[in-house]
Amino acid sequence: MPHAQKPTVQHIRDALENAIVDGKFLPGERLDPEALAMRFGCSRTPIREALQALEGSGLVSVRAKRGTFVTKLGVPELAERFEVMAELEAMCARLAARRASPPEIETIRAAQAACMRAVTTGDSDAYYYENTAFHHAIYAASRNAFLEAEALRLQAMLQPYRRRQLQSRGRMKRSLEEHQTIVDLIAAGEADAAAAEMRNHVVIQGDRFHDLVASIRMADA
Amino acid sequence: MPHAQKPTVQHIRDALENAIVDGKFLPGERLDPEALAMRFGCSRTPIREALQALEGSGLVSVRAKRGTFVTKLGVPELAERFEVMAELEAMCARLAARRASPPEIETIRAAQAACMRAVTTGDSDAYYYENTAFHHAIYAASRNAFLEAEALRLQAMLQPYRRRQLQSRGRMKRSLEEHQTIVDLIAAGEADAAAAEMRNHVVIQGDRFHDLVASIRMADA
DNA sequence: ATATCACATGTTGTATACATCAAAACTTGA
DNA sequence: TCAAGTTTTGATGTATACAACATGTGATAT
Repeated sequence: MPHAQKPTVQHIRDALENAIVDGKFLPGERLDPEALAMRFGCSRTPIREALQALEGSGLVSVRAKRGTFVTKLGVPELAERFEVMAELEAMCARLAARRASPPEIETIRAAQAACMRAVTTGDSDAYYYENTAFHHAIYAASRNAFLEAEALRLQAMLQPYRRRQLQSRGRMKRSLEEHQTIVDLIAAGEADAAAAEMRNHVVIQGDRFHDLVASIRMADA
Repeated sequence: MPHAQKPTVQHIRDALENAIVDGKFLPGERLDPEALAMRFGCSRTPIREALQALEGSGLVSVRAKRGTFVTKLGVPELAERFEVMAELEAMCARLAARRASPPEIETIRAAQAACMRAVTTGDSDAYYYENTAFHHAIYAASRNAFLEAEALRLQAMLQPYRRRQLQSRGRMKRSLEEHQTIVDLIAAGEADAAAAEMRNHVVIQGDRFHDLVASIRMADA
């Protein structure tokens, strides 16, 4: 990931986004433009532009004359974003139920099968990866490219906080069952039910909310 | 609007956004960085950064080595965005019905009253302005700042296409009635009904869709 | 001892010069 | 006359130098 042959702004942006989403930079951490310029073998200018693009998608916050930092969301900000995310994903599921082509449904089922394998082997990293693939497949099946892009953007924004959340075996198994219900409803064309199920799957409430708050308090220390 | 005392990037961004949304630059039109630098009394650098920020919010498209242009959306892209917009606004209405404080409801009612005055005087420009104020008031009443920001962003993106759409007296009156229904449902706390009504108010379908397509075809000429 | 002010420092924001590349214009050959 | 290759042109993308400003540090006065 350090530096490719021609590190264009787009490449830098993607590399930094992946690094942040994958947790290689932690929320609140400062991103030093000069160090990054060194790493990517270019000047500060493309780095600066990449960072500003990331600010636009909400992943970093540029504080004037003070530095750019990985966005660190507090509990209220996170709650707001999860609320919107639940609605966007519900919309994806609703549209997918109405519009998904057989190959798209097959892709979703394949992702679900991969999740299942990860659960049986107990590989939580693999589950994490396949889980996002599952959701992305549903975004795509909505056949609304703009909606898909918005969902991807918001998902990237929330990913750093979801990462360590709920590595408990119980949650993985529960999540898998919810996935199955969602797939079946989409395949059956039950748009409203699929949307409702997805909303419940994504929204953070009850114990999961308190788990999230606890993990944030821990990260702050 | 030309140039203020200290044209910081944020100011330039806002000025350009307003100019685009207000139709002073038409979709597809090229934005010349040097000319803008002259107008704002600065170098190309801040202009460039402002344009990139606008690209992030979808208002302009930067085509590498070819220039930056006001985003010109085709019919399919517009349909996708209106579909998402309808859902976001429906969500705003739902949350507003559940959470709006009395002063917030009063603000919405005031905006609606202003719309009504515009209809009686037949001032379609004023109606246009007050109509956006009405919608913005509902975004704010959702008490979800992130949702509000997303709705504002998408609304700015669609504004250039809504502008000349439906200046017919019939549509204005119909729109006003729908507004009234929405306000009443929000005030009554009827969350689901308010959401459904708002979705229908925003979504483009039937004759309105064909009107939109026609206006785009006309603008292309 | 403490609070305030001035200054030093390091960072980002802006200007400008240069490199790079896409499209158009021109030349040359058939 | 037309087509293909080449050159030219004009724009954007990048590098670097400089300016502006927020923060931290130290001195001084109370």
